[in-house]
Amino acid sequence: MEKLRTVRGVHDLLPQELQQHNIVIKTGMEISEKYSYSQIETPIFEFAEVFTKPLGKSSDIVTKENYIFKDRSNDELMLRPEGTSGVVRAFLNAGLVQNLPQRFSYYGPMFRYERPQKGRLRQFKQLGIECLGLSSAMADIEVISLGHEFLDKLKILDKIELKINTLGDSESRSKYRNVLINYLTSYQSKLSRESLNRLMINPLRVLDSKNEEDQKIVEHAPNILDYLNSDSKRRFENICKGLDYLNINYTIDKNLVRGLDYYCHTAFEFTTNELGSQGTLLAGGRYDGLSKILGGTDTPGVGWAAGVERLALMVQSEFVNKTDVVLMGQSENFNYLLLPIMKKLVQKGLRSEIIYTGNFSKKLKRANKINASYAIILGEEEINQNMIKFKDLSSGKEKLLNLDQAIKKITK
RNA sequence: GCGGGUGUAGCUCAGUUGGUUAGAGCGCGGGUUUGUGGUACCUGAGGUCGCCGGUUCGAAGCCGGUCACUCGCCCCA
Repeated sequence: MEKLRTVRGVHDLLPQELQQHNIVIKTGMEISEKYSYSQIETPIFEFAEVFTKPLGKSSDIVTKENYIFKDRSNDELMLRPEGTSGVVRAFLNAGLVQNLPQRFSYYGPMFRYERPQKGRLRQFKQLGIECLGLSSAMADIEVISLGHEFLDKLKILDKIELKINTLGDSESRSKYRNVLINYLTSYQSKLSRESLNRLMINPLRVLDSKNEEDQKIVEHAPNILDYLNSDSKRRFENICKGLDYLNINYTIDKNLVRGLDYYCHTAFEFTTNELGSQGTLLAGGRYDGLSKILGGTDTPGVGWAAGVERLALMVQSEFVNKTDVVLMGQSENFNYLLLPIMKKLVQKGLRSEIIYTGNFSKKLKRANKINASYAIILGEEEINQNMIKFKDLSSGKEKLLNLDQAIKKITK
């Protein structure tokens, strides 16, 4: 180690920033709990297969953004790049397929070896929910509604747009895929290099290319909505209907796609244009194929994940770091007498700090700096009268009181 | 992984066409004040100018490399 620093794309969270994160997390976990989603926690690393199998060997996350390593038993492990696979794995392990549906919420660090940017780190936190065992469109609506409510509670909904789309079932999707490949192939000479590459590996992804030329071509591309079979089509209509019932605004974005094979039907994203190219705040969809890929019983699922750092950047909140009471003695000898007083204040739920050092002037300066509301002062005068001096630091007024009277004043 | 921008004190930033001991404001320490803070005044500490190399008599400033952050691409939360 040449210098004392964190590794690239991995940051310390000092109290002020952490508090922002915790507001996001607390809000998300509380609202999830109200929607009957129970918190689950899975390991931050797993056998690499848990992630590589579902994500597919060709996905960027697996090929170039992974943290795969071998441990001392020569097991191939991977720091988790996303939450869903681990949650579904845990669900299958615990045999919860016997008791459906299951609703889970989680939050924690994820790891991707990406080029860092604002709102895009190599270690970052996601908060997510998963609803397992319901294939009904109602589950999709519920999940979107929960996400919407979460963003509403954070008071950032006015800066956010909800886009939804459907990928249909596998029948519809493969039909569409063929049509799309034919269409795109006829424009082969005009497509960007990336899109040509995608055309081979994952043609649906060409649809959300940001290249201007590509977009012109994509604009007139066949629309997946025209290739849905009647079940898939009705399903999507039901979801839109549900969102209308909830008065949730959305736009249908026919080019919103998911690259991975286990995704089907609903895909949605809550995005903002306030964070540059890191605008996706909360995104999810239906993943009916996932549990089977992991080797478990075929179980439908739908869920989303939100980026905690990105949401924290959006949330306006004041850093609250206010001490209720400071305690100070006339000299250091009085510090011992302050200990039991502090203990009592803390038991009453008050945030307290004893200022141990410095002369009186210094102690008050410290009290001022940490933005304390009240001071309890103890010296010879006070001891002689078996009282404490109680000072209101905002008004500067002080009074001789006994401790219970002072506590009453602070807590009122 | 690709392309652009930035990097000077804890923070925000000055620093002329390369020229002695690199500055300001805020913040921090000490004092005016041995039981009274916020204000004011006085005073002090703190920099291998991101790092390494090159050009030059001489580099914070020029050149190359590297690291980090940042913007776009890619990907995604």
